[in-house]
Amino acid sequence: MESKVMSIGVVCELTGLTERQIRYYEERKLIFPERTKGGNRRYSFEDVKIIQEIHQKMQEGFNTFELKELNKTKKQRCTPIFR
Amino acid sequence: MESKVMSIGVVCELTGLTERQIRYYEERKLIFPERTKGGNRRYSFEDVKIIQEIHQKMQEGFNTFELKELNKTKKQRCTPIFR
DNA sequence: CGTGTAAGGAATTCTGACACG
DNA sequence: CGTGTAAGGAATTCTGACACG
Repeated sequence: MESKVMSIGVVCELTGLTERQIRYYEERKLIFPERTKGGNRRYSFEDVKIIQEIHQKMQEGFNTFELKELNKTKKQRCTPIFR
Repeated sequence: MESKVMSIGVVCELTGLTERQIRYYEERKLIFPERTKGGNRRYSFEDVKIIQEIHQKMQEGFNTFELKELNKTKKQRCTPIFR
């Protein structure tokens, strides 16, 4: 399920993180929730998974900038094959 | 996914129904959303599916009482084998 | 850098009731 | 019976800022 259906409160429950942490990951461009017409965030289960991975990596010592770099190289690993 | 994560607003979007209709199905004991500590309803994707089936049946002429009966017989069809 | 918090406001949801039919 | 609606309140979420370090 990739549909963005969860409010931030539900994501907090599922991940055990605070709203502050989850919004910060978004500020650092690590996650991209949708918005309702009123401006409320909506997350998917995929987002929840990513958030947990981010938190895991940060506990291992990575900072948000490094995690963004990791995402880039992850994407690159998939494309060079065709070059 | 059976986890109850969606607010009623999201369910409205997914089903095209109104909050009034969805709450009424609950009043008639056809769906059973969870509640947050604050009292807000939380629905699962399974609930959404059931809601759509209910609406479908009602457009075919069934009323909520009959739909409740249908659910009973549906459950009964699965158990008599062991009697 | 990553997170906590108090502040004020806005979006969302809740219940019980009246209405129509 | 099934649904619309206005009413008032409560829960939820939002942003921008200050703080610590």
